[in-house]
Amino acid sequence: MPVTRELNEDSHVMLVDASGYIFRAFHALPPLTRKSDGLPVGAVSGFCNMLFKLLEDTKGKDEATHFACIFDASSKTFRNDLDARYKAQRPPAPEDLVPQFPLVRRAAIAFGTPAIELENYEADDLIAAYARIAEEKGARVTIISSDKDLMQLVTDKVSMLDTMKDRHLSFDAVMDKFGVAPDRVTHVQALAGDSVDNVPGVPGIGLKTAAQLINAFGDLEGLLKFSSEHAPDKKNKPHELLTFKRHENLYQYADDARISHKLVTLDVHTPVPVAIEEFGVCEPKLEELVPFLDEMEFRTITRRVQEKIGNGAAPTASAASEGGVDASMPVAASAEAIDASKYVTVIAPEDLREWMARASAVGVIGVDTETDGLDSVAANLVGVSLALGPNDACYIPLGHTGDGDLLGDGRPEQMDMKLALEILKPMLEDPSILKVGQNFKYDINVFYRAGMEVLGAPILPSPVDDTMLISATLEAGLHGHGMDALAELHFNHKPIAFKDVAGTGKKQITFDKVSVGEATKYAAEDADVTLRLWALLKPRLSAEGMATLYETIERPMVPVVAQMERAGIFVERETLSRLSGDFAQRMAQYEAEAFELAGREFNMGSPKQIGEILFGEMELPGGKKTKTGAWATGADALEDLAAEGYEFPKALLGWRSLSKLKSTYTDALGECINPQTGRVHTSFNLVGAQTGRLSSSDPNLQNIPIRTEEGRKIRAAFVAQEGNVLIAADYSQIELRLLAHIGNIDSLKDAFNNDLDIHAMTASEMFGVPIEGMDPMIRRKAKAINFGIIYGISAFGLARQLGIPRGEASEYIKAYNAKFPGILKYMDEMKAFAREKGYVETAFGRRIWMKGINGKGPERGFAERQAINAPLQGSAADIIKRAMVKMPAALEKSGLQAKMLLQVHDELIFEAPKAEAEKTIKLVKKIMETATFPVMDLSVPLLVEAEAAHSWNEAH
DNA sequence: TTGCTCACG
DNA sequence: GACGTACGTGAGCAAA
Repeated sequence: MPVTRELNEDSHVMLVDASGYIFRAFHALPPLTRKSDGLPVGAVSGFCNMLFKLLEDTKGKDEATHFACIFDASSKTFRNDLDARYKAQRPPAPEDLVPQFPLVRRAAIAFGTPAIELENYEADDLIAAYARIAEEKGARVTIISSDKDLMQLVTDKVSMLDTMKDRHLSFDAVMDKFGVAPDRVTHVQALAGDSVDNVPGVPGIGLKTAAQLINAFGDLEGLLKFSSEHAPDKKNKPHELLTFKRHENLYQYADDARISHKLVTLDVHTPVPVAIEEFGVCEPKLEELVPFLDEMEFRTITRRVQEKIGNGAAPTASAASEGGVDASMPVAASAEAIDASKYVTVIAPEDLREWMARASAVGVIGVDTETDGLDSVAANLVGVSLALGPNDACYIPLGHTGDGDLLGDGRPEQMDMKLALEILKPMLEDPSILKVGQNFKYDINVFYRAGMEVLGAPILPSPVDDTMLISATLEAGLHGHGMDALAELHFNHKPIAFKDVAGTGKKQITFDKVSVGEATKYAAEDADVTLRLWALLKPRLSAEGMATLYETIERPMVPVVAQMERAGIFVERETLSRLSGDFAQRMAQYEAEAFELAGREFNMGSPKQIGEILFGEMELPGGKKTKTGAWATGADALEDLAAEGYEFPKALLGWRSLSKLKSTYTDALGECINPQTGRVHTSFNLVGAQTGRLSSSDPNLQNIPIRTEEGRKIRAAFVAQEGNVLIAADYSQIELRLLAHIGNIDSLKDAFNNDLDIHAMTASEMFGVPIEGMDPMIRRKAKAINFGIIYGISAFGLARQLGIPRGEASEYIKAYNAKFPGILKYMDEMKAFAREKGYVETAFGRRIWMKGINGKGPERGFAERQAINAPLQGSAADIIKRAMVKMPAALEKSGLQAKMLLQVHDELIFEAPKAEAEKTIKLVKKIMETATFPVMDLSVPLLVEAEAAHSWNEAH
């Protein structure tokens, strides 16, 4: 603990700009994570080293008598009230830095130095106030910082020290940098402005000019006064430094300059929360310092601290063991076995508050919710589990309705939901506590709704990390990313299965009926495993070069897609049931016809029975078997037979298409309408496809019919609500465009750059026919080939697709490769890349791992085609994801109400007020077409076609 | 649970 | 010369 010590001429006060230091250290020092769990601690380590050095190295000469670390208390200060622009564009702190803020405060205290902060003021203001107080008492002051904003405080008594460059900054250094004495620095800054902090300044005036002007006019007011008393004049400059443009700007932006001056001037009259006399330096206490350093696993510092200060103090466990091993070792999973007996059930509010306090100290927490269903928009919160370290996990039952220690009303003992959420909400929304979940999108929506229902306001967890997403970013294609798969893979541990606590089949119960004891073991384990996975996987992102993809594309998708799921889309129930009736009637007709032709009744939906009738009883020609030996009765087989003139397969085909539409869409979709919102809320799986595409389920809204007349009627049931329109915006030919770009194929690039019909162009090149008046059949062939290319073409596949002999298909491919040699090169390159690395890459660095690329036989062929297709499909996925991530902010900035509802791989669906339709289309097109910027410039344009209409059918 | 079939990009 | 064969999904049904 610091001691009380009066100040006099012999005192030396050291004030550490701790907040400034943290940011600088974070970026300047190599990233460092705690070995046991991967907690990022680089800035904390740097801070500890600096403190230790300052306190030790100055001993004897220039020793500090008073010492304090000064922090920013909050991001909002009185300056924000002066000017809304101030620091407004500042990005949020990096995720890896966020958990370190509270740790650095603890570090300061552990070293026995006061950690000072004041709400509504920046650290700089407190430093200014303390420096002034010290100076008045005749003491010397050293400010530990390199921040130019503090240079205004420099006097003959006050200097600055940049510990990272080990450089003292005195009067002369300030003169060098600003060209004026320290007491005029703010005047120069007021004119020059500061783009980093969004201090406006005066346009056209930089540091150099500002210094000249201030030196010439003495101070800012003198300059502004002169400028306002003389009108800007092109011919007769009132002063040699006042060029016309400069003068005009000074004239026009005088107010900005004055506000800027207030913004950059530190408030030396800031009320100080602790008297400076309380900053008296004392020797750090080992019993406080070492446990902290130990907890951080800073072995080198711990050892040095003990050598310098300790002298005989008992070494601690970790410091005593392998000396010299530091926390910069590769992060390994905690060796501690998963032990469900360590988990606790939290019932008392004060216990939960204790967990919140610990979460704040640790900075990272594993979070998982339990609900009574699988639909995150409809499910009710049943409990929350938290984890702060290996086996250090708890479960908070909130909505259990049966079993357990029964209360009088039949419910088990548990915390009041409202009270619990009131305690949890600040932690979940605390920007300095990182929430780690597995598929956290689900939990976000559960918390959102629970907040709305119970507290009357949503709970919006932030910041969040998602272990499922991290795993998919690292190892797409190698394995699944569900918690059970990951736990087994990385920890060789099978978590308690849901069916073990809830049962299965008809006897399955919802989670609210599970006993609290069982629930604790199951739920706390999930949070525990999640946090362990995070500790293991998160550091690998940067180690393996995948951090950018994760941070800029994958992670930001979580809140965006969560919002889309909450929004849902309106579907007309009446339209669906009318179609159901219509389809049922016509199916009955087909059925009767089929029975008649078969001469008996059978199950129209049974491929087995159909096979028997077709090829057994009717003895139709050309029957083929599937790989399991059953008769193939798929659409292509039936179509072949129908083409030969047989009526029976025609009836089957007619029945099948209607049956599909009815069972999968018109019947099922109505059941999916949420009674509360009246809309259908799909679930988007962020790791659904290995290529980076999303998938959609419960219900799948990415496969709503469009290709047939009948199918489109279903699409017509997806409509905008009163006063709104649906907007469908889709990328035109995005994968072919990417092929042109990635494969660097000139003729394709030219075609896209000149906005040609790409399939007609292909046909023209291949078959030597003019584009004008082309036979549609020829164009169709070329189209099939173009698609075939994207899929890793084979003569067999193309032959089947086009219904032509294999020899002919083979000729086409030959002709294609002769005309577009670049494509063959691209395909060979992708195969070679995949063979060498085991994966292929998309335009934005996503990796898709290939199994079997170095194997033999069909497996290898499969992997090769995948290697050709995945970079194209995956790059398209990257691009639309980038557009989606940018979209909400872009809409808001334009003041548009539109909500993004659905994504269908190359298409985005929005709902917007009718009056804003045109503006929205314009913006959406722009964001989608420029989605690769500023990271990448494609050599072909991206074209987006967008339309607004009442229904999805009309809009597409 | 598996395989077949078929809806989408 | 034979092997399979266009890439990526999800859902409903039958059959085991």
